Amino acid sequence: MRASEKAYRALLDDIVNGSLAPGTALAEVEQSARLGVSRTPLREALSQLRKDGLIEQQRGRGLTVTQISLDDIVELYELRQPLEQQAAKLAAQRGDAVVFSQLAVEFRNADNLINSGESGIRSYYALNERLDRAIEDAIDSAYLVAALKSVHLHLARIRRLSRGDIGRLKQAAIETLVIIEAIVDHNPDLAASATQVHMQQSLRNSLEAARSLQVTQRVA
Amino acid sequence: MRASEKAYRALLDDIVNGSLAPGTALAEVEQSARLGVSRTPLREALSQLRKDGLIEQQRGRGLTVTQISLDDIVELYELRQPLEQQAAKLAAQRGDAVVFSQLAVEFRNADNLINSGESGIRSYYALNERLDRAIEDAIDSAYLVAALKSVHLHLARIRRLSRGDIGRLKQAAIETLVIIEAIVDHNPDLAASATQVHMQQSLRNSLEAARSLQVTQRVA
DNA sequence: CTACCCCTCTTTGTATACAATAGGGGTGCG
DNA sequence: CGCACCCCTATTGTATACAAAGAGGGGTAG
Repeated sequence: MRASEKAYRALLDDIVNGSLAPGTALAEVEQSARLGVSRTPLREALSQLRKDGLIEQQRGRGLTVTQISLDDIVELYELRQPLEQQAAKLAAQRGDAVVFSQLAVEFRNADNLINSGESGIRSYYALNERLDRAIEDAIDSAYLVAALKSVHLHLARIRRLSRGDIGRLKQAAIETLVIIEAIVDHNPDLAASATQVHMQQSLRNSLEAARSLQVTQRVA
Repeated sequence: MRASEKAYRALLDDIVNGSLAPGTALAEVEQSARLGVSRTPLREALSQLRKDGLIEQQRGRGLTVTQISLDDIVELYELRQPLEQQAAKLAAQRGDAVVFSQLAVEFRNADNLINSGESGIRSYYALNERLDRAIEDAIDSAYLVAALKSVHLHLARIRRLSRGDIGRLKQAAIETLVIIEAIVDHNPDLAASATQVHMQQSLRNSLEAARSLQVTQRVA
């Protein structure tokens, strides 16, 4: 693997999973030493991350990991909502019913998964990722897929905040199942509406989780 | 200005205005010589452009300027449509009526502008850009704005195809005016519907323009 | 005592040299 | 005669050396 790609993936991972906390300054020499690559590929990785909106030039302090404020979450959903809605709509028009039927079966079993501890929850997250993949596959629209991926990147950071909210996970699974069934039925309008519902609930939940975290610490 | 930024802007401009035609291979040494920067900042520029989707790694030929097929245009609008709709909706909710009233006045005069030759058409394009800026300003949502900017970048390339279609420009001005008036009236639903109409018409027109060009040459 | 300026040191930005890899062409063998 | 393999070359990827810009600290002057 190219050193620049290695550095990019490593930094991306560190930022998304939080080991590089928001506000952390990223000095080039320090990071290139840590990741075992020279400054040239590291700088390429940093420039990519800046385009992704995960780091930003902070006046005076060089590059820092971007903060996530409550406003940011709202703004992210102002983009996410129309994108997911469009994606669901197109998936309902073009998706393979067999593929989504299978996913529906798995989502009907989500409760059991969520109840079976840490590993089950990981499986549930993996299932969600497979759904996202299936939707991206179905819509077959490069620009939309790229935009969605970018949103999901930022979303992954936010999700850390509400980790472990079992009740919300179960509710989300039910909401998602409605969307999937609409896709199976090739019903774009229903898919869009169900997505809107899901987005509304997710946003509300994310905000609550972030707010309660903010009491004890910086929002993240 | 930093050399990397200079290179980025120069290449961006060359790609958007077509002097670097789709399919053109971009060798690093060649381009760095042409732009008067060393390979290091040039590579940074190239990596940005790749993230923008304007160039891509072509198996065997290195980096090349991306093609724009008819399918690409359709796919771009599958992203553009929901984004512009959301933007119009939010602008209608949050926009400053005074700002958009002024823009409405100018758009009511668009016909005259479009009729007054090349310079008038340039003014009309500039007016459209001011509208985009006003909308971005009004929605005040970083993620959505970033996504919109990316779409507009690709759109600028496509617009070259339909350059000079006076009739379409006039029709587009009328459609746009409806959107602006909805924003002034703080009517999000109407703004969204008017945007959908505008998108539909724009897509149809772009496809026609691209198709007719395709008869004589590669689509672009 | 405070405020401003200059110097230095750190950090980023750029150039160049070096390494590795992938393609094309030529030659040799089947 | 055709195919395949190997070598050479062109081009990309990486490291390092060098330049410039900026921030922090210390000193001096008001």
